[in-house]
Amino acid sequence: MRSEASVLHLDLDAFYASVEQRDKPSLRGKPVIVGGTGGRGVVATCSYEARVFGVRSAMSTREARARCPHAAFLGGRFPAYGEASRIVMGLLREVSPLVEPLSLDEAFVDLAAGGVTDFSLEGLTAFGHELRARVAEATGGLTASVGIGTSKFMAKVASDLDKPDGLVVVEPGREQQLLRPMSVKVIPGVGPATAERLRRMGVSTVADLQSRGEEELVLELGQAHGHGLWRLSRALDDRPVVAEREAKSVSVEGTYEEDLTDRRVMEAVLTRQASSVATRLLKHGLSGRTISIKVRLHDFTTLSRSTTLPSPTDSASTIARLARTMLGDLDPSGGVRLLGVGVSGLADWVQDDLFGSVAEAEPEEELPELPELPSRMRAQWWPGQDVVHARMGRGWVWGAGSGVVTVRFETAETGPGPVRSYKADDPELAPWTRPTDDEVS
DNA sequence: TCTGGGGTCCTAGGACCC
DNA sequence: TCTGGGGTCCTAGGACCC
Repeated sequence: MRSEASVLHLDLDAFYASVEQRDKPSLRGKPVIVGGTGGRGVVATCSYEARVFGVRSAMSTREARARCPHAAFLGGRFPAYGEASRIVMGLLREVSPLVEPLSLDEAFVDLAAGGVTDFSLEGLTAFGHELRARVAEATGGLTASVGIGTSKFMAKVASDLDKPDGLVVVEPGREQQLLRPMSVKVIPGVGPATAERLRRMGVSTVADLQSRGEEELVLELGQAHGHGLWRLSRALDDRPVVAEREAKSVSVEGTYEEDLTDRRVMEAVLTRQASSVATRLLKHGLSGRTISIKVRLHDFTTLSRSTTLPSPTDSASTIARLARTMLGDLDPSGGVRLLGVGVSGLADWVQDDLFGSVAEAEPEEELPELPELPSRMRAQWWPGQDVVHARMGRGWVWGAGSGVVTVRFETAETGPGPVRSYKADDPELAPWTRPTDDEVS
């Protein structure tokens, strides 16, 4: 908690639905519901006109149709949302370099790290109004709710107080007074399960929570959660605004209109999902050691299985093979409504100056010289993939890209090593050969 | 015919090592 | 021959967030 209200939270109102209304005037003033439109879809966002009928985010589309049959039901145009989001995040970065996006429509901004110097109530209020006006102008009329406070927690609570199209500044020292009468559900991390446990303890407001000792909360809710709630109930929040957070996992999942019962179909689904995960890993220059599958049965019980490899992969075929093998451990014969594939334990490997995770763990390790490598290795172009796998001795080299081949050298002895990029027509790559059939498995 | 998709973080238990 | 902790890694599941 800071002595000045220098953390800002901005939240675009009913974001997806507002973009639709902006782009299609006939939808303005009408209930608009964006989300899954199939039999098992849920509402992602709905316009305020739809909320009047009791439609809410995460409600099943079936129920939303029952409550508001005359609404426009839309599947969503994510490129348009992404573009609007980029514009807004760009505006925020003009305010301060420390911008932490939470999703397409939400971000924290550290005002103290930027150009703002007047943290008086009047100064911040004027600043907030101006920022909202800039957002509306730059996005063709999208409105945002803004909260400003002494911490992330307070800024977020504040932005929720006057939605939509609102601005609330919580002055330093007024946090307790504001929070005490509120439901414990305002605290991030208190969802339905925690709220119910707290209710059984006789805790429903923040003031109730403040009356409980830290030990009691830790005993009831676990170390991290209990300690965290004890602090947040007192508005104690030191979490910094963090601009660049690295991805920790990449996953793809899908819920099917009808339960899958044929194992061969499930394997085909996993294979396709593995490809899609691999494509995204490649696009972002990532690879990961842990491959997971997620299986949701007809009765909604959710199972997961994972396997950790000795070194990271971005290979669609490797991910797919492991995913199918893990499915073999499970009994999905009663029907499966959801299947998913994910990769975690990610390591960067595209930037020239980066080393792999194993090398990072043991920085002293001597790594082989790269320039002489190409003449000594053989490359494998995996069928249908813009990916190169090359083998050298007992080691492996990965590469990928369009027009550029990026290679990471690794041997069993040294682990992941340095990375180098070549143009696809670089003569250094000439010695590489296409794989023979027995090398592609 | 209730209940998406993409994530993050935490916990608990077991293996394994010192 | 029996009894330790501590630390790390891995797996499975669950809560939560937008």
